[in-house]
Amino acid sequence: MQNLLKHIANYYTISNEAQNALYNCFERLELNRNEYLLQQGNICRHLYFLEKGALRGYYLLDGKEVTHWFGFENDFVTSFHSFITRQPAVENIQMIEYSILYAISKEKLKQLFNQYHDIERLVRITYEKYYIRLEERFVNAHFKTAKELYEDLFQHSPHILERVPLGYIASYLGMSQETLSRIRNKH
Amino acid sequence: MQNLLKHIANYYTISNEAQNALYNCFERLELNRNEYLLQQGNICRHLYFLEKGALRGYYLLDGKEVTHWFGFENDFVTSFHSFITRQPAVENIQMIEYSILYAISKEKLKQLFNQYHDIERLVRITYEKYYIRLEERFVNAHFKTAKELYEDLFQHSPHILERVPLGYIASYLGMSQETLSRIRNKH
DNA sequence: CGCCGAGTTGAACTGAATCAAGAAACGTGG
DNA sequence: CCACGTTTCTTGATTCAGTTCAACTCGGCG
Repeated sequence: MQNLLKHIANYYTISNEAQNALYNCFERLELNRNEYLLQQGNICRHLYFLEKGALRGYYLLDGKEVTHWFGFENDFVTSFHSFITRQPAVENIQMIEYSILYAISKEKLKQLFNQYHDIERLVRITYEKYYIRLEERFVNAHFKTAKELYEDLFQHSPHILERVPLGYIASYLGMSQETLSRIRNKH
Repeated sequence: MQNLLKHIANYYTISNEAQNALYNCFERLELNRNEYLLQQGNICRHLYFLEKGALRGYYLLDGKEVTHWFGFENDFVTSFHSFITRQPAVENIQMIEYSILYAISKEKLKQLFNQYHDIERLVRITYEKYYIRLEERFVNAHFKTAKELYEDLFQHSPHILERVPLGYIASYLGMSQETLSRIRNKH
């Protein structure tokens, strides 16, 4: 939990009271490899902070699992669409490794927004960071070749390649597992 | 300008003082077809509200223009990455039609955030909407065929097809103009 | 009129998907 | 510590959606 406070202190300073309030509203939970944080059809009512471990978001397309994002240490994760709209999620969130998470419900978060302008600002700034990330990924996915995407990942996030099965990475990059395997074993 | 206030009232109600403050901080501007709101290399220091007209964001890739988003009536537009990070923009924002816009500088917006928790919340909620939009586009672009992408656009945003040159739409959908032309004229 | 930009059509090419087998690696129970 | 089944990864052959290049049509406008 100290990690959460330390992490956010990296980009925005909130008051001590706000920190305490945050501290008291998050609940710790642990999940093992392959367990689910969320299964499709359910409404995602929490925002999570991933302190340790790794997980993925995936959905089913023509019976196949399509992994479209990963979460690692110090990531905030949720099924964003479901969390915001309160609609049933179309995706599943599953642990890739044993993980330690901290959860806050949407209701509690709302209360915090009302009590602490600070915290709403923090979230606003966090959204900006995540939006930029997604935008970058979008542009890359659109206009780079399979090989370039792999090499970018290799450069910027080599840890992903070590911790995550190849098939998950392939669909994250938008290519088949066979293609990724070929690219990896010498161009 | 009434449009801006009316538009935001659709999804969040802010106080009268906050409305007035907004009203006083936005500046009207008009631009003709093909004029630029932003050219690459410059820092985008404003957030814009598009009251009337149409525009596009594009960047140059191997000497070719790649249109990656459009703005229409009631859209907030900016070069998001540049606006947030204060780095020079890699993209250009150009009018597709004569347009009426309202602009607010980043500094003024910050002041408003400090004065009115309301307005920061409004922006937080707006971010949520835009994030969901982008996420949807991302998933679609990744996993739909050219034909499906065209048909989705035809269903959900037929106005785009009427107001925007085919070449812009093609690169927005991530395909060549020839492919889009073929799809449109019945496979 | 003739030019110009926008859109269309055709033919050849290509990056990546799919289908199909195998080879490694992994984990669990005996 | 080995044997066995399962999961993960690799490799090969074939197919296909979409790109590229190039030529052509059409409508508007000076």
